[in-house]
Amino acid sequence: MKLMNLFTDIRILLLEALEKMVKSGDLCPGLDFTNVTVEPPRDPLHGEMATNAAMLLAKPTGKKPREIAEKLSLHLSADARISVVDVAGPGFLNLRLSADVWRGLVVDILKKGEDFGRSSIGTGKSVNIEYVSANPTGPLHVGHTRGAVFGDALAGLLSFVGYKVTREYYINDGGAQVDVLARSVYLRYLEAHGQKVAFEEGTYPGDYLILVGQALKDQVGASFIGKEEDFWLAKIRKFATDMMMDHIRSDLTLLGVEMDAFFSEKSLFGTGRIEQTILKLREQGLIYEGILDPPKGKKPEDWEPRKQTLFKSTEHGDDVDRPVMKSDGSWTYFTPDIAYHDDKVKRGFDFLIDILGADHGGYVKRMKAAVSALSGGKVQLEVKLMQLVKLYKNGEPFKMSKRAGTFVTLREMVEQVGVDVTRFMMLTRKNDATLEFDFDKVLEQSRENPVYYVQYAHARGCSVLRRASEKGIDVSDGALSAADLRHLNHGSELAVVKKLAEWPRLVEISARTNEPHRIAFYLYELASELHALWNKGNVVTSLRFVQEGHLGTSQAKIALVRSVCIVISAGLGILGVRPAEEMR
RNA sequence: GGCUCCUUAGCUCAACUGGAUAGAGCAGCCGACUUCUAAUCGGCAGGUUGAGGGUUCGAGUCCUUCAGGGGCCGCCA
Repeated sequence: MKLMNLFTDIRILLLEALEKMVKSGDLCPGLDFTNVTVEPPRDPLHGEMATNAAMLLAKPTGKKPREIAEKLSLHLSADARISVVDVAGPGFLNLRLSADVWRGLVVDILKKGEDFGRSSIGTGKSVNIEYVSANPTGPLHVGHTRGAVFGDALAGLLSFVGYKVTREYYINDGGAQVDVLARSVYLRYLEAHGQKVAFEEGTYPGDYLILVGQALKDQVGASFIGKEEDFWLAKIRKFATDMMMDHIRSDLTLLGVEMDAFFSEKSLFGTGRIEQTILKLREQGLIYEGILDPPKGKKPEDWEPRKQTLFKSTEHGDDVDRPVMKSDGSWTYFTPDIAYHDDKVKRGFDFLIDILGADHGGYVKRMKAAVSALSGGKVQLEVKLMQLVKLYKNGEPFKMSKRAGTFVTLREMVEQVGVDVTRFMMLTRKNDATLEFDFDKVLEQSRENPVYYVQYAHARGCSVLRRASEKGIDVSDGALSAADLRHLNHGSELAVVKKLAEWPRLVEISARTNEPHRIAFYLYELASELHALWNKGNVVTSLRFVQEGHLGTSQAKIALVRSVCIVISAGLGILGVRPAEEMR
């Protein structure tokens, strides 16, 4: 028996039972079973698994739900894995499994190790996840950090379920903002030569450019002083973006993020690739010269009808058509990005994911339209928008401003609170909700801090293994999986097993919805189960994991603890957080 | 004005894409360390899921109207 995801196993059993009922005439043929679910009931008193089958099939068959449920229960209870079936409420079928099935799960975990819970929903498919993609004009700050952690965790998650994942960073080095960067660096360069400079509107005043100005001075000496912009702009642009990207790369390394690819916007220019992409769209009749309507409700004073080159994105689900070329003949920001996504499509990915800041919300439909047009509807683009991170220090909101140079960088954050805390905390909210990050609370090593809570559960588990080993008990996974697990018979112990059983299911749900935060929440719950059992052992000595003089019992209980450690470790691994062996 | 996301306990948030009596943590109150690490646990209290309407056997979840908030809105990226 393939014991991997108990819930899908039982669902298969259920579907077989339903087919039998169709054969015997209890159900009419041609029914749609896709929405039949097998899931853990919210209230454990109801049972261990519940199915909605009877209620779902009542209408199409014209039968009463309870009638279907009764018949169905006869088929189900014939299976050795099912110990109790009862019909409840409006027609729920509540199942209890034999304790041996649950115990078998522990053996399964010990045998598979951290591969337990892997799924094949992504096998044979490739996905490109584009994240961070911060402009190379400054260091990464907390907002980027959230996107970086989210993207990386999602990459870990999708790769855990079988996808071939490419982690990619799009460098916006082709637009006007890198010119601004270059001019700002020029000012810092003059400053490094002892000149007094003023940072006007349209330049970056941040301190982080002082070093760049210095470095430039070291490289070119005084040769740029007094020269026209034409002379130095392109050179400084390259110099500065290279240096910024080096900085960004090392910030990402600090956070434990390793990209598979960096794609430069600038590399698209002068190669004809943008033109080719536009031509491709033009051949589909999606490029035309036209005049857009003014946006309604927006002050129309400075609005004048203007003829421009437009992409007919409305053909692919957008609200209005979008300009691809400026009046000076250069491309809009959107256009190289279309070409970039065309490149991704050409590279053959089955599925594209972009992780963007919430301020790019208005950009989603047009990009989806572009990908739809470029791939003939074959490649799906999923855009995940990251909401803001609200920082708190000493209980007070901490305002960040890039202009004023008062922003908390990724580096500062990681150096202050550590990689594990940073990464885990960034995943304690779903992506489209704002996240509060309190520097003080996060540094408290208490229950306020879910990272330590989960790591502590793992450390406690390791502690048990160490202790048992000291007492001469073989705690290798091989030995533990051979233990007689019938010693696990207390409800509190089985509660832990049942939580472990949810893992494969949860992984699939998280992957399907692209929501890695679910992993973090699950790990918290699993840790909670272990902590609860642990504390019960303080009172009920028979629940302690190491039972003096009872090798078999000890091994069975330790097998359970070890299973929890394996799943926590696997889960934290997906999120890029280290499990702790010990915490003191 | 349009598009989009959000609104759940005093606070911060979950809720397994439509399931049964909406759950955690913090804050508050009561309790558990001669015990495998108390960075832990148990208990009490806390709710008209922003408001109304609709679909459904069944709605925090889907549709719709409204209120409040964030973001975006023709050559900024």
